[in-house]
Amino acid sequence: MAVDRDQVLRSAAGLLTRRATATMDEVARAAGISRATLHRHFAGRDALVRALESLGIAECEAALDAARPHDGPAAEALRRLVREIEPVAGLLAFLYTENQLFEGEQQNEGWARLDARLTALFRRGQESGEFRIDLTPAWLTEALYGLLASGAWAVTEGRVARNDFTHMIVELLLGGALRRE
Amino acid sequence: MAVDRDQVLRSAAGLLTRRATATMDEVARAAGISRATLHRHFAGRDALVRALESLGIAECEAALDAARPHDGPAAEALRRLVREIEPVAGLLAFLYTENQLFEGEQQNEGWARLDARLTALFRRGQESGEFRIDLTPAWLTEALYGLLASGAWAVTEGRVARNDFTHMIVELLLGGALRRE
DNA sequence: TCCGGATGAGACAAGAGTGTCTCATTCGGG
DNA sequence: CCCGAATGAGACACTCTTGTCTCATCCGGA
Repeated sequence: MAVDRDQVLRSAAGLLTRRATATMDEVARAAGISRATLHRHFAGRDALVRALESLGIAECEAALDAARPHDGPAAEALRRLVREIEPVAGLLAFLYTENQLFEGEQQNEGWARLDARLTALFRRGQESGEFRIDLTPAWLTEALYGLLASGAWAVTEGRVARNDFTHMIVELLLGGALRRE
Repeated sequence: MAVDRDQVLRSAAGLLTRRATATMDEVARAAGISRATLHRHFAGRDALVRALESLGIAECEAALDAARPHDGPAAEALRRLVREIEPVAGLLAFLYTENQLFEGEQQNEGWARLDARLTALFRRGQESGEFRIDLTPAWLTEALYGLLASGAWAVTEGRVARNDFTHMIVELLLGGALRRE
């Protein structure tokens, strides 16, 4: 009857995405297991969050792979990326705020890898002349994270339709609010 | 020797902006007072956060007033707004994530007021033909919050220069990443 | 059927924060 | 100088959560 660790992890991701302060007990109940069993899979809350971090990073990297960031116009690659990353946005939002707590402690090097790949995508767009150069790749990366988190929350709170998620984020990030002539 | 409550509040804002999980004891020390005195001013942590919420809302509204959101082009008004709101961005970022915790409980109606005013600004921009209409005012408002929070964190972590804060946010929000022809 | 691993339920201690209280001290105004 | 209000320091109980442990039960495979 061995509990599927990955399934527990995804259940935890779903709950913590909605309520970042959920208890280990609540996480366990959400997964349909007991707190004892949860502890048998994850040494503690910290380990659970770390596992979620690894999961989130892995899924983001998978999304990045699927988006083929080196193919075609950078804008199209970004569009594909956001579409691919949408299912992870909630988890990403959770980790994004949770990361504020990991002050200085050992950061998962996956974030650096992810940052580097995203930054590279934006830089490619700049070098190809698609993107403007007065917004640094680092800021565009940061802004992407922020917009993904905002978008995820806006969707869960009903302020934005789930179907519009990708469009809203990509259009704002690429084109901004100003109307084109 | 009556402690200046407002000064304590601002000190707490500064600390909690950096470390959202700071204890009441740390908040007190940061303000240069004892925990007992802190408790004499704010009934508890919850009351403190509520007070910070009110402070943040008040400062945002003051920034909104100072930005004269009804004057001139909406884009210029938005530019003025971000410039005015910059000093509050850190506090706003703290409250933005803290708000995730106030699930369903009584929300400070100030947020609704603020949302309404921001939404109105974006709507005005749409109606004047400045802003595109496929991005809803609600989403633009949400995105503004998100970018302000991202910007504040990016600055505190040194990924973006403080002087670029306003430019990065406004330019991205208005013009997007795509290079204009 | 029997056995062993996995699970659930619950008890338990420990730690962190919090809220409250007391008491001595200090500061400032009258 | 004196008094009262404000403060600081610390003790204390309480709550919440966590991490650990035990024991009974359950389930599937041999």
